[in-house]
Parts: sequence; C-alpha cells; structure tokens
Amino acid sequence: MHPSEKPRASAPIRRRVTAAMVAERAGVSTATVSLVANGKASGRVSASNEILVREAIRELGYVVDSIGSSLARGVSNTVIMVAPDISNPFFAMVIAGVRAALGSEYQLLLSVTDAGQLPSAENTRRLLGLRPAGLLVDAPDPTFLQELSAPGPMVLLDAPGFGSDVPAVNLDVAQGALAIAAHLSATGHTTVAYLDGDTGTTTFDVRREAFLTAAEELGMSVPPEAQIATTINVGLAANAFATAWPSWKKAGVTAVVCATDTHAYGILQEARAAGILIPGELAVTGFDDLPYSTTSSPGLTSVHLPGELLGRRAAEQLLSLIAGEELEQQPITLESSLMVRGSTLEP
Amino acid sequence: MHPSEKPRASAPIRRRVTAAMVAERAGVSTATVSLVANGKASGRVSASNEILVREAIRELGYVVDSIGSSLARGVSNTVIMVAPDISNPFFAMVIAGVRAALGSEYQLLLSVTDAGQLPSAENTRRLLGLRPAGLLVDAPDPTFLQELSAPGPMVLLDAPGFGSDVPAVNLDVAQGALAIAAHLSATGHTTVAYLDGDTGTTTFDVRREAFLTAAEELGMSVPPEAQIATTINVGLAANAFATAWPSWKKAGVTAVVCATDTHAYGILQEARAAGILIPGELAVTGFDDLPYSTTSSPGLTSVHLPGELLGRRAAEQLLSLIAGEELEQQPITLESSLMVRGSTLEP
DNA sequence: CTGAAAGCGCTTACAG
DNA sequence: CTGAAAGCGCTTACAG
Repeated sequence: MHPSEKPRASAPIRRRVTAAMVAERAGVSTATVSLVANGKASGRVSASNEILVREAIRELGYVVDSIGSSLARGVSNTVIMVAPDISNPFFAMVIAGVRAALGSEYQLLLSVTDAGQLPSAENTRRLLGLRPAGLLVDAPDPTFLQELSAPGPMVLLDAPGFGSDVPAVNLDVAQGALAIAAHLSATGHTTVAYLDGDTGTTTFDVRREAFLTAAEELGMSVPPEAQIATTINVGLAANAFATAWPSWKKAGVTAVVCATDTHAYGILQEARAAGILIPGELAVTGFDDLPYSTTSSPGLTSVHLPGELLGRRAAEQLLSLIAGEELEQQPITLESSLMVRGSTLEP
Repeated sequence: MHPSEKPRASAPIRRRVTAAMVAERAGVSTATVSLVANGKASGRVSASNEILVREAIRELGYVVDSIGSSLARGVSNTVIMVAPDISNPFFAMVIAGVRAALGSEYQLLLSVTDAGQLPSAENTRRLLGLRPAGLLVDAPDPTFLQELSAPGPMVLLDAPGFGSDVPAVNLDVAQGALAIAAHLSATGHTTVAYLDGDTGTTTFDVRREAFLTAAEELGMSVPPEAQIATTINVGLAANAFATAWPSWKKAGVTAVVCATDTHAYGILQEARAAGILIPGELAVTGFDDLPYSTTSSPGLTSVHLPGELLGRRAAEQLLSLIAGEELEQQPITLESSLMVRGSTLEP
C-alpha cells in the first residue's frame, strides 16, 4: 500500500483525483488525459490510448478541476446572471428559462439582490473575478451598464432602449401598455392612476410612457398626483396606495395601472382591508401575469409576459456569442398579450 | 511607450491587472502584494511598503483574481446552496436570508432545479469542482446526502431526522402540524384529507406524520384515499384535487391539510373553478405562510415558517464552520406559528 | 499521434 | 520585514 493511501482516522476526505494520477494509471501524459477528458481526442489521440485513458478516468472517478482549467484557459464555465429580485416569481421564471437553455455545460451563477434593485456594478465586478464565459443582465438601467463595462459576451434581457450595439432579448411591453389603455378606455374609465416601479430600469419607463401616450390619445387623463412609484414589493405598494387613495378618489380616479403584478397585489390587499371595491370602485391592472394573478381575489387583469421564453432565448443568444458566432437579428422582441380578469371586469 | 501598451483598435479590452504588475509598480515582490491585498499585512509588511502597494493597487485598479487565488489556496470564496425550487417564494426568502448573512466575502452559488426536486447529486458534484468554501443544503432527502458525500463544511436547512452529526437549522414543522390539527378539531372537522409534497424530503414526512398522529389523538379520521401527494406546483395540485374531490366528498371530507401553501393555492384555484365553497364545503390549510396567503381568496390559514431567518441562521453556522469554529448547540430549531385566515373560518 | 514544458495568477512556507 | 521559488491543476502550442 502506498503511504499516501493510508486511511487517516480523523479526516476521511479522499484525495482529489488529478489528471496526473489518471495519466500515470493509463501510462500516458497529462496532455493526453486533458484531450480525452475534454472530448478533443478525435484525430489527436490514438484509439488505444483513448480507451486506456477513459478506463483510468472511470476507475479513478476523475473530474476535470474547473479551477485549474479556468486558470489555464482564461475563462471559466460559469455564466453570471444579474437580476434585480430573486423573490419575484417573474425573475424566477426567467431564470428557469436560462437554466434550461444553458444545460449542464455552463454553471449559472446568480448575482441578485433582495431589494428589487440591481446589484451594484461594484458587486457584480467582483463576480467578474470568476472569469465568467458570459454575462446575462436582466432589466438593467443605463448607469449600471456603463459602470460595469464588462468585457466578453453579454446579453441583455428586457432592456429596451439600449440600441442595437449590445445583444438583447426584449419584451413588447409597449404593446401591452397599449392594450391596457384600450381596455380601460373601452370599459368606460376616464381618469386613471399609474403605480410605477422605482428601480430606474428602462423597461418601466417604456411601460409608463407607452401607457401615458395611449391614454392621452384615447382621451383618458392621468393626473400628476396619481403617478407614483415604489419598490417591487407587496407591502410597500399597499402602503403607498393607502396614502395616495384619498387624493386619487378626489381626483376621480377609477382605475390604476401597475408596472408589475406585485404592485397590483399590494393594491388588492389594501383595497380589501380598506373596503374598497375592486373593480366596482377601482379597476386594477398589472404586468407579468404571474401564476397568482389567476388565484387572487379578484383575478388580476395583467399583461402576460413570457418570462421563461425570455430567459431561454437570452441564454441561447449568449451561447452563440460564447461560441464566437455572429448574431443575426438584434434585438429580439417577444410578444405580450393582455389577460383580462375580474379586477377590471364586473362578473 | 511599451509595445504591449499600444492601443489595439479592434479589441479595447484592457489587459487584466495582475499582482506582478502591481508589484513592479510598487517596487516590491508579488508576495508582498498578496499580503497587502488580502489584509494580512500587519506585522509582516513594513508601513512604507504597505502604502506603496496600496497606492499601486488603487492606481492600477487591481482586484485579486479569484481563480488564481482559489487554485493556490485549494478553496474558492464561493458558497454553494442546493435548493429544490427557486420559483417557490419560500426558498426565495430562505435565499435572501443566506445572502444577508454571507455578506460580500463569499459569493453565493445556487444549484437549483425548477421541478421542485433537489438537483441530482451528480449535478451538485460538478459544482463541487468550483471548490466551494462551504455547502448549504435545503430540504434534502436521505439518499441525496448519501450520494453527495461532500467533504468540507456543510449545513443542512429544514432537514429534520438527520441526527446531530451534521449541523442543521430546522423548523418546528411538527408543532405547526399539531396546531393545524387542534384548530381543525376545534372548528368541528372530523374527516380530513392530506395533500402531501412528493419530493421525498424528510420535512414533509415530519409534517404529515405529526399531523396524522395528532389527528388520530383528537378523534379525526384521515381516510387512506384522502392522502395524496403531488409536486409543489399550483397546477398539478389543482389537477390532483379535481380528480380526488368526488371520492373525498363521498368519504365525508370537510377539510384538507396541504404540505405547502403552493399546494393549497391549487385547491383554492380548482375550488373556485368547480364552485366548491371555501371554507363552507371545504376548509384548507397550508405550510409556509407566503405573502400571497394574505391576498388569496379567501386568505389561507397557514403555518408561518420563518424562511428568511432559516437562511440567515444556516449561513451564520456555515461561516463559523468555515472559520474552523466548533458549533455549540445542534441542531437549531426555529419556531413556527399558525396564522388563521378565511380558508378555515367563516367570516 | 505523443509528451516535455511553459504558463495561467496567486499563496505560502522558507531562507535570509 | 522581504523576495525567490515552489506549487495549486490544468491546457496548449511546440518539437518530435
């Protein structure tokens, strides 16, 4: 028995299996092991040696060490995703899509905050120390992107208004905002409030501006005091609404458009507590069409946004970029559609 | 001008700043740079040299490369967390707690699936190639842990029944189950159904067994055909309930206890579609007390589980372990409490 | 087809 | 207090 194989009583951690150990066992060099382990053997390693190495790998349970590999190659096999809020089910759907498309070749590393804000560029730059193969940034604001100035492959998600120089997969939120305006106008509303997100992400700007423009064209008014913004959080939205409601009511507001379903849930919650009738006294709409919008009371009228698909397409684009391919059409825009439910429609 | 400094027109990626570059600028060795950059200078680097190095670091914008550092030290500065389902808001809360406690010293790497099952041990082992400083495993099943057999610091979350040999932070779900049984018995129910999760995690076993035992003691019956299990998913739970309801009704079931709020939402949804009165015809309870349980219709009676605290405490334990400290009391158990709402109580 | 060797960027005994 | 040097595990020209 080799001395180093002597079992240690207190520390039963088995020795890390290295390429050198595999090489010795197979009677080849580590270069050959590397080629076989990375699937680059064909045409460069003899069939007999390949078999020898594969056997040794299996017998020893060898796995390529990603730290060593990353250092040698200059990049790791991780993909970093920057997203504002993991506790928001919408981002969870996006992430699910990303994971699905990424497969097992790349490890997904999440840089998220809990406050609904994007992580600081400073913080994200630390993650860059992990030498990711690529970067995915969901719902960025212009400053973040500027400060980050990351090298290498990057794809933006839900990031309208960043031009076509950086690859992006967007959602047609403007179309959704138009649909809301049309629906509210058709159901007789003339004075409407807008509850925005305060993250500073451009997608919120587009939602709001598209709605305001459409509302004006349709002859609906959105009084300045009826335009407020909060963090993407049920409780905070509820509070903001509770404070604002008296003045809204005075102004004749009969509907409120929210930048996200989460904001809308806050209104639903506060309305129930305060005895405000939805949709009788106040109609409510959201963006996202989260699963809970079907089960809420009443059901929430919301712009359906294909989160899972958003993540999937973005990851696919990134994979192409990493592979060094040229991207064809940029940016990609995914369709949205309005789901009408009880929060805007009397039963 | 040094040749390598010549600006390249097409590739504006600035050269990675290395410790060697800092060392040259400061007129010291890389060993000294390493000491200063890692805060290990005191008593080992002269004050004058420390200042020189700090200046060079700032001027060059040097950041320690975590790949090189990890390789040299044998461990990285990442902590891997294994969780069954990122789209479940409960896990999102747990993760938020973990992040809060971990701070910026360690990067949190999430190994999650989307199906509500734990990732395969195989898959997680690949993440181990990143040489994490520690491991956090949420709601494991016994097999997973056995297959994983990971070395190094590890803390389990919501993992009752794993003995005291591996550090864990648990939730007092048994207490919650008792509270549900008592509440249902007190409100007159005698025949009850149980909708379980099918993940195989021990925390679900404990919830169910504790409830069944308490129900029996209180003289409530839980017919075998009224004990079913599904994945943690609103739609799947709704389907399972739709199929089971006729036989439950025949058996006299007037309440259903769900292993998670997510399961309960499925019942709420299907009940509304099928015109089943909640709680008149059927009372419903859950575990988790997610934010949506306040806004659902009716509000959901649920066992409040401190998810954020769970994550925070687990991360704190792990940090101690990584620092080589001994853990005092093991396992830690966090209290739960029953939140009674409209799904079990007539207005 | 194959292996010796250099190199990725860092940390840590070690000798001075 | 300081630096030369070895080493972490791997990959990749390069010479044969």
